[in-house]
Amino acid sequence: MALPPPHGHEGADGDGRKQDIGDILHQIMTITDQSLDEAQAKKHALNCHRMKPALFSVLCEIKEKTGLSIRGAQEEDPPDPQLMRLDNMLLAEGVSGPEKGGGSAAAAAAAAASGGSSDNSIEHSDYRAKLTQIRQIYHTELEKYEQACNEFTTHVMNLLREQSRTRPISPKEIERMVGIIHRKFSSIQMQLKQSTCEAVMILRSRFLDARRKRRNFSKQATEILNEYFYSHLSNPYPSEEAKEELAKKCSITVSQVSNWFGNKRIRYKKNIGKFQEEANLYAAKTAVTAAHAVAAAVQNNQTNSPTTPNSGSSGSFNLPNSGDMFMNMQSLNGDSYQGSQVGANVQSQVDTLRHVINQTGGYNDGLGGNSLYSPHNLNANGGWQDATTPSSVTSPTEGPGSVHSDTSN
DNA sequence: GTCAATGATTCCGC
DNA sequence: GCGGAATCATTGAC
Repeated sequence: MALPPPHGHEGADGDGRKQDIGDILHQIMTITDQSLDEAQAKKHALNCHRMKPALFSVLCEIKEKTGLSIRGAQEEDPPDPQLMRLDNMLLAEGVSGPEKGGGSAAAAAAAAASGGSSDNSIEHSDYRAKLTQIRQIYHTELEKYEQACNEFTTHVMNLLREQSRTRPISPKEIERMVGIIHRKFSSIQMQLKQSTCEAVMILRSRFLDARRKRRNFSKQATEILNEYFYSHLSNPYPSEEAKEELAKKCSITVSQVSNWFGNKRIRYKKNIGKFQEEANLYAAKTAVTAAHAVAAAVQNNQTNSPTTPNSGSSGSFNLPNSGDMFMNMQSLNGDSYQGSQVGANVQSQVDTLRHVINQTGGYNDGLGGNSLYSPHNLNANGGWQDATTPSSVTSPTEGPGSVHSDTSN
């Protein structure tokens, strides 16, 4: 072992120094074999030994050299790409970083993807609540880890400082040890981040799956859609505006309306007989509504001016018995529909309505197969009648004579 | 658990 | 892009 000349002892006798170092080393080697009291006394004696600083320095240097060769490659690790990904994800999801509404952005994005229906608000708040929970857990755990890391580091540093009095531990080594501890704790942190990311992913997938789940429309929504369908049976293709209005009324999206009509058309066509009862039901309902509306219109007509055309709601399907309703009712009466006569005598229409209502009498009064809606709306080839057929004439509420093109596809 | 109903998705033709 | 048709997947009644 090539020992450099100890500081402050240059020029001292070489044999004497060797003897001193030999003594110290011997004492260090035998110190563990002695009793605690003896060891303490020896430790004290060693600390006070005049050669101690020199030997300590040398041993530190040797240790440093051997340590560097082993650990050198491990120092200054580049930032872990996986950790960076996790950090970025947590930041994007609003888990880490500043509080930004508990992932409201993610929820909003999901809402947009789902068509922007407001009925998702419950799910959104649920999602936000769960994300906030994850965020809280993450931060609590992170704090715990940091606190534990600091406590452990302090403890180890104190321990090393204490030990540095008796064994060669340089400040650099203490620093390195602190680095090791931090790395260990950051690997634990990475696990925490990974788990948090997984939790967020599961939450997201569940949220998205929930949106994909089929939910039956409300009874009211189905009623509205059915009313429209059966009152436009000759051409059940709602225009974009009508779809939007239906969507609004039913609290569903336009695409859901489209889906519903697509399914309905197919299923109706496939099994008209099965839907006959339903058709009659809605026919009766709409007929009653129409009767009320027309009666009101007549009253209005009489009180105002006998020549004033009845102008009801404009283009709205609020009163569903438009178009087909009249066509069917009139065909039931044996009357042929004349578009030019629409604006004729309102009272006669009321009479017709009353007649039909009486005739159907709740659509189950022994008329047997009689139906307000008959399959004749379908073409021989299975297609629906052209939208330009008289069936698309507007409802009485739109005012006699006005022509309403339901949906011309 | 079964089954019909029903909303959603996918494929295809126009 | 829209609609028809087939199909999937879920719901709700039994």
